[in-house]
Amino acid sequence: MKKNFESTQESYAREVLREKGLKSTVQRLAVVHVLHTSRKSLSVGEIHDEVKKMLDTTGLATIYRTLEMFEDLGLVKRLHFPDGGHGYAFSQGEHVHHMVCVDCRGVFDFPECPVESFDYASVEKQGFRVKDHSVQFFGQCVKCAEAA
Amino acid sequence: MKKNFESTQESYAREVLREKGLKSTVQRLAVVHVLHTSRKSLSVGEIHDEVKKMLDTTGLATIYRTLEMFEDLGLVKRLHFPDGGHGYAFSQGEHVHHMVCVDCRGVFDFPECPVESFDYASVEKQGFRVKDHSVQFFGQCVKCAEAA
DNA sequence: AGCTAATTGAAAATCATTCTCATTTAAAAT
DNA sequence: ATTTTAAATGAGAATGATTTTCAATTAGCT
Repeated sequence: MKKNFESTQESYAREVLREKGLKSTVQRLAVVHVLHTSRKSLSVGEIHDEVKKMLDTTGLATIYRTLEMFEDLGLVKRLHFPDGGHGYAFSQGEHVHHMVCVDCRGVFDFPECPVESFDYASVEKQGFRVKDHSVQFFGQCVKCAEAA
Repeated sequence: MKKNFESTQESYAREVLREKGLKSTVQRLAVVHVLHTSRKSLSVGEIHDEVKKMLDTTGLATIYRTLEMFEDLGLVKRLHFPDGGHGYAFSQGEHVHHMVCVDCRGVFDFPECPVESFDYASVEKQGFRVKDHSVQFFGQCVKCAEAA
């Protein structure tokens, strides 16, 4: 993993880790690399397989530990699919919503937060205080639409 | 489970099942009853425990089978929590969004679809065709806000 | 009431995730 | 550059969640 060039995503992850006093291990940077370059949602097993191509002794537990940590740090987003499965995608910054292609599981950033400007007045009148939300879009990317 | 009165939710479920040629078993109606009366999101184990209070020999596999089927039928919604866990809530009709209290896991219907009127033009220009979405709100219900 | 396909319960099998602990490593200090 | 030290890792065991299997039961027809 000694590299002369790092992607901005890897540098960003390194920075986030450093700020929290966490170590930038080769395994962690490999997870960032795999998730970012794949540009689609990957299962834990798929991430493990890809990381092992670069670091063949990487244990599955490390992948789990890394993903959990990355999710807390906002580096990664866990996505849930209509079929009940789930996967992980790289996500720079906390509040980004994603579009997922139901065919290839490709992940695309949604350009804005569609709930941002929503008026919660009628909701809060009922006594519920909204503090956060999770939004995901499903559909087809160009490639899969053409292939179909 | 022979009852003289059925809730509207149970009658509704019975109807949905009949339309699909599926049987309205006591176990299935018990799941509807438990989910509807609890008014909060329950884990598979919690549902199993509650159903067993009415039908003590009910197997866990039946709960799993019922929930999967109910989700396909739109009778039940699987909710995902920020902590990674998930639970099920009764949901009459397909397109309802929910608010979940992060303290008591109480579930409340969101009064409208906040994404309904969203203009997807800029998104579709990028080539992604949005076909569905999943929206969940998190926050605190009145009771938990007062207790805090 | 009897028939039949659908459903169930119980246990085993499988799959996913977390834990343990001895060893390794990143990064700070020298 | 070397040493130090807490954090992180790998391997496998343990746990937990979900699915499968199959013989027995039951809902919904005639």
